[in-house]
Amino acid sequence: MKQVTSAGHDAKRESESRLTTQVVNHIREMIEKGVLKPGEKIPPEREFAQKLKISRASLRTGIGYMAAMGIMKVRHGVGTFIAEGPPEIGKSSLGLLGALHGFKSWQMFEARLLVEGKMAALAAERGKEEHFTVLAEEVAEMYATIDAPEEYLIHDVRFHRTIAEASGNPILASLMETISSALYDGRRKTVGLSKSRKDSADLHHEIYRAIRRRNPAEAQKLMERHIERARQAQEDEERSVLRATRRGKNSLNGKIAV
Amino acid sequence: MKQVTSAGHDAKRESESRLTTQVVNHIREMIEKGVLKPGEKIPPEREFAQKLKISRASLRTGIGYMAAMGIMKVRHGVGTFIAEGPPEIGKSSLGLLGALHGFKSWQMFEARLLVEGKMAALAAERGKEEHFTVLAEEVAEMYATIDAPEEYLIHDVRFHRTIAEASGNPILASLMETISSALYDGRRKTVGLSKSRKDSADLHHEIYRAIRRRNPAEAQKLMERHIERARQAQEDEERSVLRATRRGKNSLNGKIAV
DNA sequence: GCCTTTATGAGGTCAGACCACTCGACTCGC
DNA sequence: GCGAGTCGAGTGGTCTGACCTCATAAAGGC
Repeated sequence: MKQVTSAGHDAKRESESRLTTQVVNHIREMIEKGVLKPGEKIPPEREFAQKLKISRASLRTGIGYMAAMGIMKVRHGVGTFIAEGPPEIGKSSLGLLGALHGFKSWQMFEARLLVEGKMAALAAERGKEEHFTVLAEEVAEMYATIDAPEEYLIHDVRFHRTIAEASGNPILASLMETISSALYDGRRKTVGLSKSRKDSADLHHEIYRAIRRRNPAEAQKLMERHIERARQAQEDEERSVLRATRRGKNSLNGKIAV
Repeated sequence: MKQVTSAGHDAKRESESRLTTQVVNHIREMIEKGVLKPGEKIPPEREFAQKLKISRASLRTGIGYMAAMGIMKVRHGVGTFIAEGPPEIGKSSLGLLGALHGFKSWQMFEARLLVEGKMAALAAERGKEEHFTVLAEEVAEMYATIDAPEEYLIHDVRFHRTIAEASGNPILASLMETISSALYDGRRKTVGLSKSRKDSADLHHEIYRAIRRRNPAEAQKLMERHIERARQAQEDEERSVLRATRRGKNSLNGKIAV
């Protein structure tokens, strides 16, 4: 009988202490039962803790856990909410994980190339009219804001997100979110030259047309080319930043490290 | 002027309260500076909190945060450690996210097909002798344990992990970990028939040979076929479980959900 | 009417006590 | 001598209840 050890098979015995798990499961159930929907607010901590018969501290542990996973958003002085918008998987974690395991920039681009390329192809296959409409609009906006880096960036992101949505696979979409947010970790807007934005807009335009014509192979190829260029742009920038830093200028206060 | 809203661009104003961030950054720095390496133990909470000049509660919030992201492992009565082994990105989160956004099983398989297919190709290109050796051993073990589902599973997983390592892209590897762990969320060993294991072992063998011959296209094709079969197997199983449940048997105490 | 002040309610932090788990050292009986 | 049971130190887990900060809406002053 080899002493069953109960506790089941083998792996994962870790898991967070029971109470944390309890909180997570409770909220998970509320979500699955439709009691809580994305964007909604959960009860105030003091109240909720009392209802669950646990201390506020434990409740907070559980909430913190889910916040870390991107399931919930906590806003000081306002309340705690179920996340809405495009799902993000590890997001903030990829950066840390990267520091731990030494992820290289080219590896991130390789992953992004794979995922976004495939999504472009899927979007060409499954995209609906409404998606095409949005894509067209964003392309137009990109051309219109070629001299306004910040705004251009917004439409750029929106373009990619729309493709993600059109691909019909939210999992790939969230993988993309994770990778790209880790890639240019907030800052580092890569403002760049207006000429490069012109090229970029042209390429987005072509991608749009390939998707519009429902040509998956072409869409994928163009998307891959686009990302490949983004990679080179970033590499160039890193090199020049490195040079600047070496020269002792370092106007960025060492914020370069991700 | 449409009301600038100050607060900078748009996204992320959330972010965890300053102290949590402080803890995370502090540990991140320790990792980046090499003070902490995977598998190592961090100081006891009481002591560490004092060193950081914050309360133990706040420290715990930060640790919980990193534990949720899979960066750290906490073991009650033992200590807190930096995670080691294959990096896992969202892992536990994918399940929750799925419940929130209604991820479908086929979507997970689509993602896995993409990632693992590519990794097989990369492994064929970049794999080293040592990886091939391990792969061969695992295939042999699989044939040897065809009648021992649990053990078979171990070697199956190890085979895929080795390919992931051979692909030379740890990011893709962690994406794979995330997806597949969400896919058959722990239990649901899909014990299945021994015949299906024989087929599976054969397919793994072929994949191995394609990689060994450094034939990326072939490796990718075979891997995709393998995953496609796994998908069908799981669908079949789900159908039968569903039937069983409907019949009122439900010997699993409702553990099917998730 | 508009700006400032105040009140309220939410999350954030703190301190200190006590509980639960792990593991190694110690003791005891054989 | 050696295994089994016991005990204790170390470490994470939880609780309590007070106080701080932030965001927002209501009340007041100009």
